[in-house]
Formats: sequence, structure tokens, C-alpha cells
Amino acid sequence: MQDPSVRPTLATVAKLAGVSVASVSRVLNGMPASPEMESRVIDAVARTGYVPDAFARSLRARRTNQLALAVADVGNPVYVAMMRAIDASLRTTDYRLVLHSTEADLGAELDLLGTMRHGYVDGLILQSLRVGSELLAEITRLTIPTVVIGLLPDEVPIDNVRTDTRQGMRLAVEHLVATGRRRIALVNGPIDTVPGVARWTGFAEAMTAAGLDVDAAPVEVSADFTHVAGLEAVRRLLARTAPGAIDAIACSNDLIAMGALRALAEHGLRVPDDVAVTGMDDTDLAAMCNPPLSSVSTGAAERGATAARLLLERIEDPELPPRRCTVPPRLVVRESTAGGTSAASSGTRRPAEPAELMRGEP
Amino acid sequence: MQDPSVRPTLATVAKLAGVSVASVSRVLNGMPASPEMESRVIDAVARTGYVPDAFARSLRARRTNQLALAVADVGNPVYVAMMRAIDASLRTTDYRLVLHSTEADLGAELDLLGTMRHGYVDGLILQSLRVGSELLAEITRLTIPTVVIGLLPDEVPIDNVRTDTRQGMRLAVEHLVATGRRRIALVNGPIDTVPGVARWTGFAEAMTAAGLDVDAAPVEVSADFTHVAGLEAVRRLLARTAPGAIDAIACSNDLIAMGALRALAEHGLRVPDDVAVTGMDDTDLAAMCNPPLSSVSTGAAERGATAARLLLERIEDPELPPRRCTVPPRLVVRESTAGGTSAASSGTRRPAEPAELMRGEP
DNA sequence: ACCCTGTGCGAGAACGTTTACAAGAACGAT
DNA sequence: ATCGTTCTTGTAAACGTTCTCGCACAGGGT
Repeated sequence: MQDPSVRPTLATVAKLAGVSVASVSRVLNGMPASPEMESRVIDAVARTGYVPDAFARSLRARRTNQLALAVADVGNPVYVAMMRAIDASLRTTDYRLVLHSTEADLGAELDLLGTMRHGYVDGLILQSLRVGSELLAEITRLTIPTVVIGLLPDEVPIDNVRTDTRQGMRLAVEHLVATGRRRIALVNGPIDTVPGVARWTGFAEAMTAAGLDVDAAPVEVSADFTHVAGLEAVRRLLARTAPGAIDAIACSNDLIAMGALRALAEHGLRVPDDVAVTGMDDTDLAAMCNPPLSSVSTGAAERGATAARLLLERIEDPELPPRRCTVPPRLVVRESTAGGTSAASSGTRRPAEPAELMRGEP
Repeated sequence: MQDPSVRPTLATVAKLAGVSVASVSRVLNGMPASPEMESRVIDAVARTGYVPDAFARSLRARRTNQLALAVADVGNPVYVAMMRAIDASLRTTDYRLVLHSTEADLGAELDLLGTMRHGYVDGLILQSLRVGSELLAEITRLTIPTVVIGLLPDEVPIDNVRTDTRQGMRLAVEHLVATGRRRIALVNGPIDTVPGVARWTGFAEAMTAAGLDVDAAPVEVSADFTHVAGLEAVRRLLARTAPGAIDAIACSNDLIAMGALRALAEHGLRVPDDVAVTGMDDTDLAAMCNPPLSSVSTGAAERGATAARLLLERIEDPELPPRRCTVPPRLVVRESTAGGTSAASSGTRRPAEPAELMRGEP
């Protein structure tokens, strides 16, 4: 053991082992060496407590063994699920994942892309809510392999993993209609976001297809995709509409839906008896709500895993043509939409587990 | 503009500007230079699109401008709050925060501490559930400044930010007793964790102090501190106890409490009428639950901010004696414990906002 | 006119690795 | 014995910065 205040380097180890630094490096990197050499190096490494310096290695080898994941909001369980899936995909490789939360802020996102150019990481998975021209310009200027999770304009030559949330919202509304709801409200996220637009479109399409009047439908826009903003939005919605004017609320994601459940309880409205509620993303929160939340799965884990795969493939071969993967949405029905408006259910007090509950579950 | 496939270096810029690399470096680092020199360098940097290489810089300057935060579970909102606070504290500095989730796994934590020794970061904030001798040994071997969030043995000479969750659990139980509950159950997290032990101790103390029989109290241990595990634990608890045997459940954190709310609803039990529930951590989820969850705040944001401050101070001056900060717990009462057992409240259907609701809120 | 001090700048040496290259040893084939 | 061939090892040159020198020159005091 050496003085712990000064980190041992290859030279330290080499001197102790009586060999050259190159040989130490070779042994450590698993290149062929004589058994004699190996044992001397291994021994010296153990005695010095040597650990390679990440920066020197990266500088020389031109690879960092780090990948970055940027998500809009680490507080949203859907991104946690995504992160876990990516992390799992990376476990078999020797890449480390570093996580950045941009708080859905364009400035922070641009900032982040700026720091990417310092070469901190070998690749980037970017999940963004607001894919504007500014962001796209910055992404295409990036020299490192990048995969974007979320809807990207078709002509952009960047690997892209998406889910059809327009279709997802249609599934939700169709389900509400099928279970007898007619006075369906939409609580959307910000409409200057890609998901916000998609969900609005899907809602409008499904309503029209069901012969309902979209223009008359109550629509409220939440300040962001969090439960706090969702709660406030639904409070506004209930305040400005007549009692009984709404028998279902389709929410743009699970967090907003959770806020909706809270707001409805505040107003003394029963879910699903008085008002049905749907969420989206099918996060693990959905099953935990009171009542459990029907939600449209957007395949977060699958999207994460796919993004990781695409990124690794592109790092392997940068000449690959840009690829585009779509994960289909899937409706998961739970109690928050159980029964029709006239159903004489006793609500949340029954440990109800109708067969329907499991539909679409894995 | 140069060929974008080859990153410009200091040398590129220097050649274009007709000056030395040293001068470019000096200008870029804000050291004194003639106006003439400055403008030539600025211009050349702009024309080449030069961005400094993070690794070369770190290698030479022996600092990385990165700090690491390791938390047990990114899916737990309490850690998100902590992270946000740390992030905010770092915003005025030029440190970047890299986030690691250890999934409460000792192996992963040890792994992480191992990678720390590669010199990836200038400092570490570690939040761990299981602070055993193995982990402590590894931490003290670390050469970088480290702050631990969570209870550390007193003799360990490491900066430490803690909260007295034993006291916190006492607050919760005292509140339950004060509101008329007597048949109080504990749903704890794993007892081989530091928080698990603290909360058990606090529970036992408070029960004894209230003249209640701890040994007779139903105690269930959740597999971990997540809502899924909490739900299962409370299901077990309700399955093995007689109906009416429990009129309150003190939970070790908000996620477990959320699972408890769900399990109680499954069993047709009303909260708070039949059973009161308390959580801990006062995450933003607590106010969003149905009914809103009374919870003991453990000052996550404050702990995060304090940890960040301690870390920065130690980086500044490594010779500082080890410091220890304690954030007091604080009870936040919401509907899940409203009224006594005999209160004729109509439960969650009222938009109830008693004055008590706001007690302890900022 | 001289020396001293200060300032701006360039040359070049680190930082700790990886890796191209070459030198030498061992070995079988001629 | 000689000549490739292969295998092992050491030497030294990168990688892109920062930073210590020392040089040249300007300015002010004597």
C-alpha cells in the first residue's frame, strides 16, 4: 500500500512489478501476456490499489463508456420506467447511464445538448416534449449518436422511437363511449407540446367518429403534465361546468388523471359512478390510485429498451440509415371506468375485480 | 467552419487565429490578455465551432466539474424532491449533477462506490438505506469528498445530513392517539434498513408512552419502500387480523401508505372513518391521494440543499472537521387522519378543508 | 542611457492512458 | 547453422488540455 493521498498510476504499478507501463495496460485490458507477467501485474495492482483514471483513458481511447438519458421530468413515473428499461439493457454492456432531467424546459434542453458537445458521453437518448425547429437544429448538429424518444417529423434523419398517442387517446375515448359515457371532457397537457397536440387530435377524431360534438366538449389545458397542474385544471373544469355536465374525463397522462381523481373527490363526485376517468402511460401509479385508474399504456419500458438497442447499434455502426420504431398503445381497463353511468355499483368499497380488469394486462 | 466530422481542438483555433495554444486557453479561461488577442481568439473559436474537450481538461486540471448523487430509488418522489433541491443549489456553481439509482441494492451501491474511484466526479452525495460495515469501509476508502444523507454511526468521520425519523414516527403515532385511535398497526419497510429500524423504534416508544401494548400491536414488514410492496404488506395485514381490530395504520413512508389506502379500499374499509392512515416523507403524492394523506415531512428538499452545501464546502476546504446536520421532522395533517373513530364525517365525499388541514404547511 | 519591474505571449512540459512500432527471444522448418 | 515466423515485451508517441517557465518588450524611475 502506498500513501493513499496520491493515487497510484500505471507507472506506480509498473515500477513495483518491474515491468513497463505498456505491459500493465495490456494485462489490464486482457491482451495476451505470459502467465508470469500476468501474475506480477495482478499482484502489483492489488498491492497499490490501483484504479485506472477514467479521464486519461477516455482521452486516449476516444470513448467514454457513458451514455446520457435526458427526460422531461424525473418526477414522472413513466420516465422512471423508461430509465429502468434502458438501464437493464445496458447492464450487459459496460456503459454507464447518466441521467439528466430537463424539467420540460427548452432552455435546459438546449443547454444540455450544448454540454453534450464537450464529449462527455458516447451517445444520447433524448426524450423531449417540445420538438421545435430550434431543438432539431441543435440535435442535428450533434456529432454523437442520438436516439429521440417521441414524435419526430418524418424528414428528420435521426433514430426515433415513438408511440401513437393519438391512437392511444382514441382507444380511451372509444372505451368511454362503449361503456355508455357521452358527456366526455378532455384534460390535456400544454398544447404547444408534441404529445399535447397528438392527444387533442385523437380526442377530436374519436369524438367525431362516435357522433359526438367535439366543439361542445369541455376541454381544459393543464399547465404541465404533473398531478398538481392536473388537479388545478380539473378544479377549473368543474368550476366552470354545470353539475352533471360531465360523465367522463379523458386525461392526457396518469399524473393529470391522478389530479382529476383528487379534484372529483373534492367536489363530492364518485368515480366511476358519477364520472369515469382515464389516464395515459399506464404507470405503476395507475393501479395504486383510488379507484384504480384505467389507462392507455404507451409501452414506456418497451420504448426505453428499443431506444437503448437502437443507440447501441448506431454506436456500433454509425453508417446505419436512420430508423423509426413505433410501439402501439394498449388500453388497460381498471375500476375508474367500470360499469356504465347507470350501473348500480357500490363503487370503490367493493374489492371488485371484474374479468375486464385484466384485459390487456401482460 | 471546418469539416464537422473532426472536432476542432485548441490547436485548430490557435492556427486559425495565428496565436499559440496557450493564448487561446488563456482567453477561454478568462485570464488577462490584450483586447487584440481576445478578439482574434473569440473570432476563431466562433469560426471553428470549437468546444473544449471535457476529458483533456479534466485530466490536466484534476477536476471534473461533476458531482454524483446516488439514491436508493429514483421512483420515490422523496428522492426526486431531494434531487431537485440539490440541482437548484448547484445551479449557481458550474457543477453538473449526475444521478445514479442503486435500487436499494447493496451490490449496486458498492459497485457505484467502486466506479467513483475512477475519478469520474469531484464529490458524492450518497443516500443509502443499508449502511453496514461493508459500505462504511468502502466509503471511508473513498478519496473524494462525500456527504451521506441518512443516519450514520456517530463515530464515522464523514459529513452527514440526517433527519430523526424515530421522532417522526413518534409524531405520527402521537397524532393518531390524540385523534382517538387505539388499535394502531405499523407497516414498516425492511427491518434490515436504517430507516426501518428507526421507525420501528419510534413506533414502539410512542406506543409505550401512550400506554398502549406494543407487543400486541399488529406489525407488518413490507418487502421494500415501494407502493407495490406496501399494498401487498397491508393485504397480508388485513388478511391475518380480525375485522375492526385495526383503527389506524402508521406507514413507514408515503409510498407504502399509498399502497395501504389501496388495500383498505379493496377491503371496503373507509379512510379515515374506519381506519386512519399516516405516511412519511410528505412527498407531493401525499396531497394527491384519495383521501389526502397525513404525513410526516422529513424535509427532503432541505436535506438535499444542506447536503449540497456541505459538499461544496468540503470541496472548497477538505480539512474541515466532519459535520453533522439534522433536519427535524414535521407532521402535516390531512384528511386520512381527520376526525376520531366515532366522527360522523361523510368521508372523502365532502370537499372537506378543516382548518387543521393546513397545520404545519409552509 | 541604464536598470528594474511588469506585462503579454509562446514554447513546451506535464496529466495518465492506449497503442503503433520495433526489438528481441523462442521455435520450427529448411 | 540459417532464416523466417510468432510471441512477448519495452519504447515512445500520441490524445487535448492547463500551466510553469522564460523571453521580449514597454514603461518609469534614477
